[in-house]
Amino acid sequence: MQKEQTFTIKQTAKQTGISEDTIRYYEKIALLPRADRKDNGHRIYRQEGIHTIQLISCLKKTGMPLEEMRPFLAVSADTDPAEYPELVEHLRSHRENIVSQISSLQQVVDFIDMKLEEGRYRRREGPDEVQDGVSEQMTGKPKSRPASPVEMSFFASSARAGKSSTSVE
Amino acid sequence: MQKEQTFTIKQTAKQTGISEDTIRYYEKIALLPRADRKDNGHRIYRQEGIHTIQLISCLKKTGMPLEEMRPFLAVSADTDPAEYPELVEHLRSHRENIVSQISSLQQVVDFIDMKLEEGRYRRREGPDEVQDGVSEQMTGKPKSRPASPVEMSFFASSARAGKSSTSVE
DNA sequence: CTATAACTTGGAGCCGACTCCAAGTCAAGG
DNA sequence: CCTTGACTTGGAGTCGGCTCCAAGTTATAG
Repeated sequence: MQKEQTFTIKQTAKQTGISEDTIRYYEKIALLPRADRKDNGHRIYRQEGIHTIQLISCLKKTGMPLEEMRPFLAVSADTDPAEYPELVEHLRSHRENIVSQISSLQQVVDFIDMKLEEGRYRRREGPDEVQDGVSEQMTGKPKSRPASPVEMSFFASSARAGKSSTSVE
Repeated sequence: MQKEQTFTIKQTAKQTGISEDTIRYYEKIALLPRADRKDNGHRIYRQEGIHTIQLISCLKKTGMPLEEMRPFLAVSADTDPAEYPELVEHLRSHRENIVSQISSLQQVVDFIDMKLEEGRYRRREGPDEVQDGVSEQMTGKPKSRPASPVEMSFFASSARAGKSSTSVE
């Protein structure tokens, strides 16, 4: 076997869906380690570097700001997280964020399903239970969601977060 | 019964978790309709307005840019979506986005779980059943996870999204 | 009567995350 | 030798989404 394949920045951009400019930018702000260069100064990437970029891309999708990614990247490939207790806390807390984000998203999906369902049978009043109509054609994902009174749960949820209601002073 | 309760912008901000400034900003860019004013010019909000703001807040959590929200807000409370076929398409396609976002997020959760699991045995002083504390109030979804080779699925996924691989020209 | 507080307005400023540009280097082709 | 193209660099510009500010209005309390 050979010396492990390498990629130009252009190929890397293509593979990761992150633009060349952006990759350079990430390197500039040291979110990515300085890539190795060829003799002519051109960057070269190998699989590991690509994985890192993909991790960034994935974390980005979770809405995480670049700055907050640094610790995650440190632990990226093969580090033992236990060596960085702070990091563990970080991971845990971001996990919570994500889980709650997922539920937020699920609410929106429910909301959309409700709306779509509504339109599907032409005019109909009241919150009738929605459910699968649409959801099966989607990703083979868990439909889970007990489809609660969507509209209510949807709108009620964040209200409580702000604490109070009586103390509207 | 009385004339339906109204709220000041401050109260509204508190309830929705969106700052007064931001609420005014949303009105400024016409993401929100111009709120009614009292005689002294102060904004007043009622339940429906608050719902709209909460919808924005929820959509924001899905990473949707404000501009893209406009159609959603149009259909917000009680419009029949069937009257706006374009909109239905929009809804459908955003639903796709969200579903795929959810799976992205789930991957990150898996990644984190994997990392945490790895470190779990080294060090233990924290509540290691932490996750449940939140998940019950969340989706109420069980761990469900198909527990695939996380690392692999994680890193392989987005590569596939870009289509690529063979066409690294 | 004055001060405090809760609002109003328009506009400026800020930050994160790119995105674009100019100027330069190097490698291969006609 | 000159051009083309893929890259390099540093730095400037852009855009979305706030966030802050100053100046002004009105309401209530001391």
